[in-house]
Amino acid sequence: MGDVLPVIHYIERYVDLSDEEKNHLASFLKITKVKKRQFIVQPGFVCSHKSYVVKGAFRGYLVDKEGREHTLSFAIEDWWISDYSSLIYQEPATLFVEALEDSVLIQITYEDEQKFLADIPKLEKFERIITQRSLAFQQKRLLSNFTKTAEERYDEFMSKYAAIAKRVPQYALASYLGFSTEYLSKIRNGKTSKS
Amino acid sequence: MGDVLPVIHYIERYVDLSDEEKNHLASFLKITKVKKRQFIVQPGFVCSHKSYVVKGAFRGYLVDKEGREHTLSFAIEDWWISDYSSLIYQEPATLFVEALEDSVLIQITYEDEQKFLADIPKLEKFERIITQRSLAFQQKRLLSNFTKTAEERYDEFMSKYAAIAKRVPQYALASYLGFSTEYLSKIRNGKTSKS
DNA sequence: AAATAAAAATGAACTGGTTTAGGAAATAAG
DNA sequence: CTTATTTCCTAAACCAGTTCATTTTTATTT
Repeated sequence: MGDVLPVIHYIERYVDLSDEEKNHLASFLKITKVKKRQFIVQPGFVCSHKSYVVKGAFRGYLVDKEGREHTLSFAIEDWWISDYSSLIYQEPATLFVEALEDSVLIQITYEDEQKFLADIPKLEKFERIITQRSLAFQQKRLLSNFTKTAEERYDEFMSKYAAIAKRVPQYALASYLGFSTEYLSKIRNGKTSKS
Repeated sequence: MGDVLPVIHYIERYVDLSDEEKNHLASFLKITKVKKRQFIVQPGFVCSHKSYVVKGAFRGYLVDKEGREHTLSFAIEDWWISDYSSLIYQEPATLFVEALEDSVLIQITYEDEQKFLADIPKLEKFERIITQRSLAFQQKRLLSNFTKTAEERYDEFMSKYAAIAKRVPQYALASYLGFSTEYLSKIRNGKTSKS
């Protein structure tokens, strides 16, 4: 059980668990190791797990019909990642989720999560709260895309998530912020009209 | 109690409720009538309610520092609306939520919702599920903004939400889709480069 | 350490969508 | 039914960010 403790601790930030509940929960959790450039989710396949990052970095992205990549999310230590739509509706994924470094995950399958939500109802509260926070985050991101220029979005990201920016390739960051990698290059080297 | 039944029925799509639970729940719900152009949420004030639309139409939007409006959501009959961030964190709102028509709402306060979530734990499941769906929806919208042109987003919206498009002013629709009202005018009248 | 592949930089030409400024239609109000 | 207000349309100039094509730098593999 020792190796799945990070997830138990994560959940305990939101709800209290008895020792019995913790053990029950731990029995559903599995450690997985993945190598850099390995995919844990791929378009066409139903996303079967939710993954907590113990060590490493990931990126979830879509490839559009013109072949362009658009990054929906990053995850480093202590974050969760999956193709959320595919997971909750149990339908084929549209995203790739790829390891950007050799990584270690703690995973739980969709079916097991449904089981323990039924067995331990207070975990519903945990799920509700973290989903609400993700939603609030996504709304801010959407508004930021509407209201801010490319450069402002870049500055905002750097000030909030410098730790992530350092670890991900530049083309991945550009595609997260919603502009081309060439333009990110210009921003970084001050070749844009103003400033 | 009759007048708050729509919300009870809405919740029953997701979880079963005993008569006692329904009555308990109903005691927290209040009917509110608002006139066209009236605000139910305003920046600077904490959003105290979650609102279910019985009749009418609403729009939630942000005004940026240049004075431009950006619509985050619409709501017509059988939808919910609020400033979600403000509600869950109980911090000052950043959005306006405005009635686009004379409308009727069923509202519940943040405190009362916390109470009944504690009293009736299975409502946590209801909250969890609808929040998950909102999140999946928002992710699709974000990706749609990244991957599609203004015209494609317009066509997509029209085919999915023609009912809403008919009821909201054009500037509100443009600001939801993320482009200027002049450009929407061009799209509608086929004055854009292709097509 | 050499060879190869992947990522980042650069610059010129271009384009999807904005801005500005106006006029025409439609809604709402007296 | 008349006036005021809000909403919608048009058109030309403009710009933030893209595209394309090539080079340099940095990782990865042998």
